[in-house]
Amino acid sequence: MRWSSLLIPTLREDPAEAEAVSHRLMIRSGLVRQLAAGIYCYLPLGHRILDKINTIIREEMNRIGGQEITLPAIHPAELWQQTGRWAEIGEEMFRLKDRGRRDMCLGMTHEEIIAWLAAKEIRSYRELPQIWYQIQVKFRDEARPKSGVLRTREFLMKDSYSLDVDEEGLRQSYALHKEAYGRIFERCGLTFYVVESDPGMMGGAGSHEFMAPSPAGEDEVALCGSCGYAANIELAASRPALPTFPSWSSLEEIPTPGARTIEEVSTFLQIDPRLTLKTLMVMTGDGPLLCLLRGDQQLHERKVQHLVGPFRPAHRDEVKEFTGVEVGFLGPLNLELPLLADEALAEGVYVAGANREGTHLRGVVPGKHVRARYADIHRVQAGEACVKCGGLVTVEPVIEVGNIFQLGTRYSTALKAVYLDERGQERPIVMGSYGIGPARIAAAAIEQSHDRDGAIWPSSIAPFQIHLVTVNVKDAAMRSLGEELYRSLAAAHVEMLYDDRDERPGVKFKDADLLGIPYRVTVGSRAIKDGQVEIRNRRTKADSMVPVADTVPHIQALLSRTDGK
RNA sequence: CGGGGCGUAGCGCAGCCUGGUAGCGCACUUGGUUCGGGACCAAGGGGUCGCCGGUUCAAAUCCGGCCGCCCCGACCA
Repeated sequence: MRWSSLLIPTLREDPAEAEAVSHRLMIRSGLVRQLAAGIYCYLPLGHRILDKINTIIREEMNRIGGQEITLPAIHPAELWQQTGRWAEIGEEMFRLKDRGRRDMCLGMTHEEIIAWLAAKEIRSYRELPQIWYQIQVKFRDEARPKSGVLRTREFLMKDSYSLDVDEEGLRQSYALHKEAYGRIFERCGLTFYVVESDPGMMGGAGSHEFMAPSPAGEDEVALCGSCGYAANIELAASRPALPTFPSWSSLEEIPTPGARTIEEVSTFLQIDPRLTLKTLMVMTGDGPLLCLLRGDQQLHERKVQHLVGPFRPAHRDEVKEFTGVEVGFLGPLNLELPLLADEALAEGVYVAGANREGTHLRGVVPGKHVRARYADIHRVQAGEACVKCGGLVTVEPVIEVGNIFQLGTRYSTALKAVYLDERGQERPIVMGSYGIGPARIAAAAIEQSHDRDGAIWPSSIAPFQIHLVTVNVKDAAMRSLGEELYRSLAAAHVEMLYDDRDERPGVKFKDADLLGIPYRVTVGSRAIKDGQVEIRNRRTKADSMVPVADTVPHIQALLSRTDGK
């Protein structure tokens, strides 16, 4: 296609509002434009990229027996009320009323609709299993949209749902999706991890996430280099290495004037922060709770929430009210409050707050002095030991590009999606749900593959394969040679962007680097003089000169070699 | 929702503190020169200074309210 007739509004300068690399480059290379916070237009080039990604997704979904459907974006409230999510979900759901004052919402996901459809259409075990998928816009009124298309309020999502007769069937459908997802991200040219994830409010048994490592990612995963253990930080477990414990044999009060934070206390006492114990007060539904952690560890709020339900950190004056102590000198001894201790504290001897201003207590042995419930409530930090094999754990920021959930029967039961088994018994359909964010794949691809000049697209999802550039269209010979190449490449079905604009060469080359199409074919003075065109690899920046007459077969060979990657 | 920043031409910014003529670079239009890494010369077009109100003879500038966008945090199916 000719650049001169396309909308490709490249920008010379970085847009002020864009921070993340993918955000900056997607705007600069004319892929997207922002309409409002978290709401984006996809321009022709961005659209082509999404199209490429969606085609790969379709091929792999169809391959595991998925059937593409299209579901409504506007849902009646009743369905969501029946599964309880109408009330469960807060402001993140876009809600509206129709002219009859009926409550409606914009779909954030489609479990309810699928279960409704299954309830209507599935009667017998003979009709199962099924895999239904769609590539559709979803709406979530995110509290904080960010990083360009990485976190938006309206976004394209491939969501599929499996319907099975039992848990065993679900496991098979789940395994099929896991494989299909691996192939999809592989084909899109992404580096990714498959990690254990927290099923969260989806409910259900098991779940995994597909994570593309990138500094722009909002999630973190813990990875073990030895055994391959990989989990979202939201549920990852680790064993912190134990320090060498001193022989503090008895409890001893020591003055620590003004030393409130772990850093201040350990500096003041000249000890390893790992020999301190910190006491954090949180307010649960049942009142105050003290959480005990080793000084160098961080409280993992989600783990605590799993154990005690919703809670919030206590305010300064609440700590004073319930303990009579100033924040900074709180400790686990001699308080009539429930205690939740991190399991790392089961061993060792520590310095803890003495519940008296300006004083700490040395020689606290939690196992002996403290009656607490022990659990894993710390956040995994890099360098700790893997719970499976003892290997070293690393922590990395990642972009979540896909997730798979074993839902079970929550939605089918609520919406009466049932079938009759071989014995004529009515049973709930067992469901799974599986999502992929195509825009996140695009953004992750840029995050993982770019240089200072622009994007470097994997050819499988590049908007075009070849970027044909005529250096000077005012030069008649050059122009006609460019046109001739354009025609013959087009006739050979090479997917190509032809920069036929009347621009100076520098502008065209900068734009070509910015767009990041895998190969640039340049028709310049050398093509006229020596009959050679230049083919440049965007990634390696290596040039090769090819006789004009050989250009088409040469390019065809080049593209077939990189096909599918 | 808490904290911070920003809103002036299509884009990037200055002007605001200390009130009085709205400015620069890029982009755009026309003419000319130039043509392998974001050219040059000349002449142009384009802005209710986010919105509403207040103070003042006079507001982009000072004051109040609101809206929008970005970043950090909280939240996140």
